[in-house]
Amino acid sequence: MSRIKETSTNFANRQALADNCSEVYASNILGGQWAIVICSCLATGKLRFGELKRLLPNITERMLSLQLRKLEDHKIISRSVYAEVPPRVEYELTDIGYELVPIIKQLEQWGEMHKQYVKKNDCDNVF
Amino acid sequence: MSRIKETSTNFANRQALADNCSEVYASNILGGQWAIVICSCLATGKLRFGELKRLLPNITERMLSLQLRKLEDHKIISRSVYAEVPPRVEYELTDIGYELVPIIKQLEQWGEMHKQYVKKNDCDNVF
DNA sequence: GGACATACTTACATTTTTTATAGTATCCTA
DNA sequence: TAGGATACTATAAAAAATGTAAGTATGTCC
Repeated sequence: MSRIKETSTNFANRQALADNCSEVYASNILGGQWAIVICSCLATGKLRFGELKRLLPNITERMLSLQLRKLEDHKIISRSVYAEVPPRVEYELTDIGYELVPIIKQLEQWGEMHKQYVKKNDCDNVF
Repeated sequence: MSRIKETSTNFANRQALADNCSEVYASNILGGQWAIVICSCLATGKLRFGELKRLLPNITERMLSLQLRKLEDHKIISRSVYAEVPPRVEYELTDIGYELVPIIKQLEQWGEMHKQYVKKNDCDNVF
């Protein structure tokens, strides 16, 4: 995470691809270990930071924080802070974020199919 | 690429997530800079190594090779070698690979929408 | 014999992502 | 005064992904 180096070839390649392939643009946004699961969790409604953390047991607070910020920057989720003590912060999918839900569902179905497929065809690699 | 370290926390996290979230499982397979574009290119039919390379101008041979191998390992594409000189190798989506095409199309549409959305809402980050 | 074409592979370097560990601020309760 | 709850942030290190540059094999053409 942190910040991508704008002089790297990697940056240039992504930029170029994302510009003329919207599917790559999308996958740049949804890529990364946790973005998709977070959206999945939020598909059923708003959640607090701590609730998300509990749903994603292995995530570090740093990662959760980074991913949430990234998704927020991309306007996929919104963040509402309530001035209470202890603080309460709620995350929720935006309109465009909700548009993602059916796609994620399809990806999930494809994943299931694929698991069956490779099981039948004797493949052992997972990643 | 190369090989993921099976003792790392990262490995454990992916494994755990992929096991009970098929959408994450899918995104592990399709993640990476080039996997989705390659599938996009192959959506219209089989292509040779060199043809793919020309379609993806900035890709290095190493990356193309790695990604193709990965997709092949996951049974998303098939590889046919013809015993000619110079050699001819053709890549083609498998059945389950073709199932991906509509999903990629939707991702593309979502990407377009998202681009409009952030343009309207004055967001400047791209990644 | 030497250059050309194709489809790679290998060793190494750099960049990007993810994890580990510890700390911050605030108010409430015991 | 200490400890808990919440939502983070800072810094460093490990791991993974990507890029650079060069090399391999084989037969055909000149």
